[in-house]
Amino acid sequence: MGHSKAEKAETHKRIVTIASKRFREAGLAGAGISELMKEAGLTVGGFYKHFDSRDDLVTEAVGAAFGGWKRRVEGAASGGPAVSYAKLIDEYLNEAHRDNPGAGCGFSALAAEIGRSDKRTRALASERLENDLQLIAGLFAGKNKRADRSKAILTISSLVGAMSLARAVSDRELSREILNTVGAILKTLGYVRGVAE
Amino acid sequence: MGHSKAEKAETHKRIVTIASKRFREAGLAGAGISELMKEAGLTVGGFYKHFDSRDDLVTEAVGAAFGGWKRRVEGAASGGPAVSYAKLIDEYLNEAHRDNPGAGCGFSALAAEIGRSDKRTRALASERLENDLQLIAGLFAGKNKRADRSKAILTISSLVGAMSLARAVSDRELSREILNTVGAILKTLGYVRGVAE
DNA sequence: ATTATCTATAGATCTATAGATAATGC
DNA sequence: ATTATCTATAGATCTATAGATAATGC
Repeated sequence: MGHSKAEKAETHKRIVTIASKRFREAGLAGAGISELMKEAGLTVGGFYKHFDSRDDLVTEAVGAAFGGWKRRVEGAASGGPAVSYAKLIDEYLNEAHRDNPGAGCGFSALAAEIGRSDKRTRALASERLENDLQLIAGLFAGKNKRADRSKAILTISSLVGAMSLARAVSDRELSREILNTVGAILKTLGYVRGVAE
Repeated sequence: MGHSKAEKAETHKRIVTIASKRFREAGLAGAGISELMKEAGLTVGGFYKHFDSRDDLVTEAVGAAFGGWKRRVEGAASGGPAVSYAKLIDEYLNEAHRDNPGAGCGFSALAAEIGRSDKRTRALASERLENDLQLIAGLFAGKNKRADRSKAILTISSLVGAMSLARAVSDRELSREILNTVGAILKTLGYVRGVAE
């Protein structure tokens, strides 16, 4: 059977990772406990040794859903300015990301549902968003810190909105147009005077 | 009991209106048939004389969820340019809208879930979004039609993203900051040269 | 001895249907 | 005669718990 302390921690993490992926794909209500446990190679009965309730898993899984993009934003922040910003936009606004929400940004897949979740989950979203904002603001490295923060807020808002809409529409051409147009405009933000200044 | 043809049509519309509100508040999976029928003053058994399946109601309700903002965008479009654009932004990005998703924009409340819905529902979203884009592009009334359309795409994307994020975070100050900042930047879009041109 | 996992199941809820009832409309 | 609505319920599914089993770890 195998259930040492180390193995339990690994199992716990595996359940969270799978839930995080499935929730982004199917929504926070779209995957049941038995489905998730099955995908983790387990059965439903073991679930409650890992989590007090399903909501506890949701909170942890939402946190994990922010993980991938957290790493990418931090990666962009540790490179040079402007170029890293443009690269970040390109890495976000593309069809591969659109068609693979399970590995994508937690905000574009789950923002509305997080808004309906409990305080803990929304606090996680607050913390993650604030962190991303500061990292992205740093990418502009302009003289006007307030303008940089404003641009970061517009950036994340339009990235999340564009991705949500690109996924919502059935028209493939319109979907591509949204991704490309928002990407192109955002990239000018670092250079155009007068915006948010 | 009362069930003339006219009354049936009214009942049908009442169910859709209620579902449209409840779905925006609780998500497409967040309200069951019996709850919705009860709120309409009916019982669960009558549901299937109005809809072939729950999915049929979802499609109609999503269509109705676009109705309120459709009217508002059309209203702005029939007024003058620029001023109407700024007014539209203000009517969208405020705390009253944030705190009342049931009466608000269908995209900010449901975009991610529409992305997981059937083709019919996503076709509705396509049609509605394309229509909104054309109306908003018309508000700019610039010489460059392509730039106007680009600005319209950025506008809707950032409106939807900002509202979704403002609802997701628990930090009230951050939530307000998102609404105000995106609103302020968008309003400059009509005047700043170089953006999307 | 403790506990991570299993099988089995209780209890709640949800969609959809069956059959009865009471109104409309030819 | 038709049908919009009602009550009742079948069948599926979902969260959570109970009790058995087999491994870890003192």
